[in-house]
Amino acid sequence: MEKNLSKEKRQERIKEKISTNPFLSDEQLAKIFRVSIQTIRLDRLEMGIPEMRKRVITLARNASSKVKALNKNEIIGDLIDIDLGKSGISTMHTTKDMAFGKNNIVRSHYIFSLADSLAMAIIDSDVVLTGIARLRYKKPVYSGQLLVAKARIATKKSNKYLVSVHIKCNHKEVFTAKLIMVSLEQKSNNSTFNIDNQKIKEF
Amino acid sequence: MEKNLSKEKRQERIKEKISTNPFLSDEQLAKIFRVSIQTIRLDRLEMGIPEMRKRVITLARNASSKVKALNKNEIIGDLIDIDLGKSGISTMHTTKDMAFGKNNIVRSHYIFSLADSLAMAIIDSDVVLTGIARLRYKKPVYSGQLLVAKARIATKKSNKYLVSVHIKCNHKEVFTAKLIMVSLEQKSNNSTFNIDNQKIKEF
DNA sequence: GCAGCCTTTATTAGGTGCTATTAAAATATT
DNA sequence: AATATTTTAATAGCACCTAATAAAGGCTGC
Repeated sequence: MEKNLSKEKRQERIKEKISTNPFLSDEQLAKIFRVSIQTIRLDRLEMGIPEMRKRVITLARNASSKVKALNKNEIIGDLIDIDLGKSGISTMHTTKDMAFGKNNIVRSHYIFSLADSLAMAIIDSDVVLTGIARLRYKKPVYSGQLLVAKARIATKKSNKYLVSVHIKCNHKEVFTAKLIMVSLEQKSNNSTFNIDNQKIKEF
Repeated sequence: MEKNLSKEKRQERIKEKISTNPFLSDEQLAKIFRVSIQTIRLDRLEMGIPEMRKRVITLARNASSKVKALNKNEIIGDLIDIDLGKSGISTMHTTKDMAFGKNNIVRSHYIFSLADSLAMAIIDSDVVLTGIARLRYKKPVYSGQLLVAKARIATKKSNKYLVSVHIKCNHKEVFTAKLIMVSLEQKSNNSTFNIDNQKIKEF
């Protein structure tokens, strides 16, 4: 595949190869670069790259902890302040993997998630679902920026809450939403669950 | 740790142990269950559980492909049919990790994502952003169910599209939305980007 | 030319975590 | 007691490595 590279260049390419495919064994790398296994091992040693099996283990560990974190976090973003039943503030650091590759604009559903789960969090009830939502994306958010979401319960009627959420980025409003959240306490039963086609007032 | 279990119970427990911690080697398992390594290996053989190193490799592979898929897939769900500039259909298999642990109800933002990215997909433009959205969650969706989303461009005014999306589950409508999508073609420039506070008609 | 250097390759011993096979104990069942 | 099941042991071999030692090859400067 690749051959007659200087030591320096080879080590560079090995680094690249391994980062794109961490499952490559020394033997495979040796074939790719047309050098002996020992050379590859010397290179790894010099660069401090661990053996394939250890690389795979760290990969798997990181990955499984990531998945767990995603599942554990019933709330998206970090709850900063909460006044249960009234209002709350949460933040989210936007990252590259939340955005479109080509323009780094954060995908809308991440912003919605932040608003939606904050709205859920401030309601003092075990089971809360989103009923109706009106979202307004005002400005594009670029990955890397910090979002600050503020939510407030505007009105409450029986088991329905109208929550308004404002999300800011650098002190500029980038998103607002009004959400009707429905709390499903012990009283309500699932078979007859049905959200009224009620209109949102004052929107 | 655990001892004097019947073969059947031990195998059950081994399965559990491995699923919670796939990094356990046969030696470690042997110590935990106070049996010989050979017994553990026989158990794995009978249950068809691969060796630790192979488990770790599949873990790492799945994990890295998951991350890549999430990043690569600009669209959430599977596009089934598309009539660019007019309409489209996509589906999504809901899984446990999309739902709340306690009641298996799929979180609202996954449903929104399906609708939003389908709306984005049917618009014949490179850069499309969500402007305003009205969402109506009609029935809770439980993990494991298949969602079918249909979207249609209702009206188009210059670079703004009104898209209606209907999501069904078992032929019952569980979600509807109207989205105003904004296409940012070469003409528009980012520094002056600003979505009008325009109202959605016929909602 | 060749001594001194870096680079590359080879060799050997050892380690981990396994598979696969054969066989012998230990325990349970009839 | 005879038979069957379960458990353990022992052995050979494999993939993929570390660690250490040594030798071969190439380049540089004197």
